[in-house]
Amino acid sequence: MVTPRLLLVEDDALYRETVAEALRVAGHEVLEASTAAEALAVRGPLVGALVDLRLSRGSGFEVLTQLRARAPGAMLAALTAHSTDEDVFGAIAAGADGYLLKSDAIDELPAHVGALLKGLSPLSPGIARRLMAHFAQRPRLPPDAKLSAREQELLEVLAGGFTFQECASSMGISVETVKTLVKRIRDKFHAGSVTEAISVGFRAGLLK
Amino acid sequence: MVTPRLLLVEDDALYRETVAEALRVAGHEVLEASTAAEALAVRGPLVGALVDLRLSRGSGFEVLTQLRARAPGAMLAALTAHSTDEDVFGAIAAGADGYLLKSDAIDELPAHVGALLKGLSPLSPGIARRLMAHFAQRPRLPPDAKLSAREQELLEVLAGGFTFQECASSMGISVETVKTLVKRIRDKFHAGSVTEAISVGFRAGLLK
DNA sequence: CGCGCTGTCCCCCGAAAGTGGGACACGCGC
DNA sequence: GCGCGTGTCCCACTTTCGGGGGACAGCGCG
Repeated sequence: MVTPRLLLVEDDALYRETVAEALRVAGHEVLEASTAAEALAVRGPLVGALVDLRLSRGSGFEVLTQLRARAPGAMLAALTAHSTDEDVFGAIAAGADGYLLKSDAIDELPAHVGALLKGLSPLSPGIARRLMAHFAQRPRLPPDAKLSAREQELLEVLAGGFTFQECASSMGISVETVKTLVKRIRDKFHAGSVTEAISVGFRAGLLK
Repeated sequence: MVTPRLLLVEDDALYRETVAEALRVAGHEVLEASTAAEALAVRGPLVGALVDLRLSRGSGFEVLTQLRARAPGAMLAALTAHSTDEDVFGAIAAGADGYLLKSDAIDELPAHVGALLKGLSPLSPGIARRLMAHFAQRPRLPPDAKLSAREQELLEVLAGGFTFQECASSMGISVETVKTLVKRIRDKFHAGSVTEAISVGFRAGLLK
């Protein structure tokens, strides 16, 4: 049978050993790496990985990206002492499924890892709050800003940077119609230009 | 002393009673409401609230919004059977600090509520994943897209929908300079227009 | 059954944006 | 010390956008 292997990438030897021990006690087979190069030299199947983002040798983000590419099914989590926006969002962008802080008690780790391997997304306290804040801060949408289907469609095309003429062609209508629709969108958004309308669209979550 | 009161807003009487009982066993003082009106009629201090989003009478979103406004310090969580994007992001926008699913075991609820009242953001399994996905899907930024300070500044002004002339005035430079900067931004973003550059900016996280 | 919203198309005109050059000075790194 | 990126400014020209109108048909809702 295939043993479910878990990769632990952490440059601090003491902390790494502590974590590895805790995970082994919980029944996981743990591979250890202390540098990005070591982590990427690991062969064979992995079910998951815990990656320190700030390695003294190499980048944890790079490790995440590589692991995500070569093992799409593996569950990856960042395990780090920092929770700056750059770290958190960078890790997510690099493919992390979870984000754990070293400030968490070691004895909570196995539970988090268990959740991770079950396909969930364990987040340390505070990280969830961070993520939510990024959504909560943006609800500055005009209340009367309900676009019709056609308007929404045009807005999306416009966001691609196309001229009115190009939009008209791709939507199979005339430039004049595009102008009318744009005018209505701008009115609804209280925007003075397409550019501003696009901004409002993004901030309102209508574009992504 | 002030008793920490917790508000439970849920229209299903059976489920509400079950949850209320579990929370009372865990030591909380629970107030119950089955409609939005009842919820908003509650007077006195609240330390937190669990709100069903889809009430047969009234809107849970409205309840969240109102509670958030009148009790900024209270910790609010959605407690619902659904996890559509609209529900999740709507609840967050309405001020929810956590998002719990009814599909969770009842006996996990007290722990989640405990976390909520500690100022954390409890999320049911899957919800965290949902939030992260919305960040992970967007890292389609051109690698060579590092804007200089001046370019970044201009991009932000442009996102406000201002004309080149207006940007020039507010930045204290000439229109020609604005044009040059815009040209460079568009080059870096491989964008054919300001509109597209704004889109790239948002998608790359440079604008928000 | 009319009113409002939507989707479509049309015209004119001035202002703004985009194109494609060129120019010079500053600072930072190799 | 030379290059490269940056920040600043300039010109001429074409295309597109924005503002102001108007028009008409379909459709849902009260």
